[in-house]
Amino acid sequence: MQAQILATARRHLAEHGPGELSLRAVARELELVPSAVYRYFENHDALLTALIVEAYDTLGDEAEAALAASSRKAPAARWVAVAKAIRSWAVEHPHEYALLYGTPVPGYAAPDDTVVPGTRVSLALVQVVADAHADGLLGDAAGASISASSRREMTKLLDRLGLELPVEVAFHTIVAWTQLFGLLSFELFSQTRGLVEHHERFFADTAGTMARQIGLAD
Amino acid sequence: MQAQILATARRHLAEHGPGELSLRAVARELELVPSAVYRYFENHDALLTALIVEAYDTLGDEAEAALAASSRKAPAARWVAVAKAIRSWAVEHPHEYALLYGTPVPGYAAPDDTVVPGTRVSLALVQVVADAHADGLLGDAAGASISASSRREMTKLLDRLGLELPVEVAFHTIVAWTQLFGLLSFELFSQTRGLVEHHERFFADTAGTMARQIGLAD
DNA sequence: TGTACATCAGTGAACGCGCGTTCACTGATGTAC
DNA sequence: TGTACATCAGTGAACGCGCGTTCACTGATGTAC
Repeated sequence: MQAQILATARRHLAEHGPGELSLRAVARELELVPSAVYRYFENHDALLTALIVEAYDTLGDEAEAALAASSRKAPAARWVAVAKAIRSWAVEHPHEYALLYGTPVPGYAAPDDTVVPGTRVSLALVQVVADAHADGLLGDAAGASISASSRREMTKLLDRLGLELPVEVAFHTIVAWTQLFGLLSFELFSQTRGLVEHHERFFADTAGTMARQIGLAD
Repeated sequence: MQAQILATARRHLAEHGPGELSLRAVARELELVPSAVYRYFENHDALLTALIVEAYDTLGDEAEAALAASSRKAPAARWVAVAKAIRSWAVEHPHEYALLYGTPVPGYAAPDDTVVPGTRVSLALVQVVADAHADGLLGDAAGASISASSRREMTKLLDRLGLELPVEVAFHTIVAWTQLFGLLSFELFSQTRGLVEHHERFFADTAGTMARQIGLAD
């Protein structure tokens, strides 16, 4: 039943949007009385949190699957493959994407439970770089003027992840990561209307370009 | 009075968030009866549109001011200057930023009136590149593998803007543009928590790096 | 095998709330003769 | 200079709506003796 509520909520989210998700509407669709939902979810926020975690997880699954499936490809191609998997999921689940990466739902503060699932997708991208490094397939990253402050942050981050990558690589990886989601958000939120038509192609092109700048071999 | 409503709505937006903007709440704050607002705005959407246009315009003003103020600087520094102006505005007006670049407000379709003001900020960035080109301060853009499809789109876009820039430059400019707003959204929507602390520095570093990739001279 | 009891999924009614929008209206201000 | 009239900003009441959450409850199912 909890699963059924979640599924309905997910469908509801897909049709309307986050912040529009109504506990009552979900109950209605299941032919339940609104209060019945409270047996399964403490309140509205808990339902939202469950949806967020679920969305992060399915996105994480897709990214990790692409990572695994491309293990024999060249690093640059892997990066693009994972990026494409992320985009596919986003395009198929635009409202869930918005829930994760769009404007935070007003009045809702994401609890800590969402942090770990949220990092999976990023870690899949990082893994491409780490694998390339381990396989000796990581060339020089493109030039960058990185301030001492950012250098320190990159170093700390690499330490935390237990990776031994050049700071420049870490920097370009984050740049590529923000570019990837930036373009995706622009596409999904219609900021590129009139600019880009063939988003899939364009997205792949930019992902490939960013891979090159990280230093990933073709 | 119309200006007063707008100002109150803007403040309301700043305190709460888009999609939370209530016509009644605005009226209440002005000690007006809700229906009085209808003398000045046809309905809720019209108020929202006015706010969006206003936000685009103030952001556009900031970007253009930075563009003008940096006219004697090197192209790369100008790019960073305009980028910083965009970020400053966004950090100072996070909810207005969200209104423009976040999840579209459900049920609201931005009318055509918002398109032109919306392009001003992007055109300011493009102008940096165009000026550099005119002044012979545009070097080679970084390498990129651009599909025929994207090439065509870039060519069409350059035509439309009346610019004669290499396709690679146009491509990298869009990449830089998406990276810039991607990082900004990540910062404002707290996706970089734990990753980046000194956002201003990091932002400037990435903007500088992207400028270099476009081919803007230091 | 049969009865008493506990568990627990779901009910039904109500709470108080805020929302956008409509409509006929009041009453002050300004204009025309 | 004074009166009649038009304009128009803002009122007040009401419409129908959906929302999250609470609480005491019913009634079927399963368990223990």
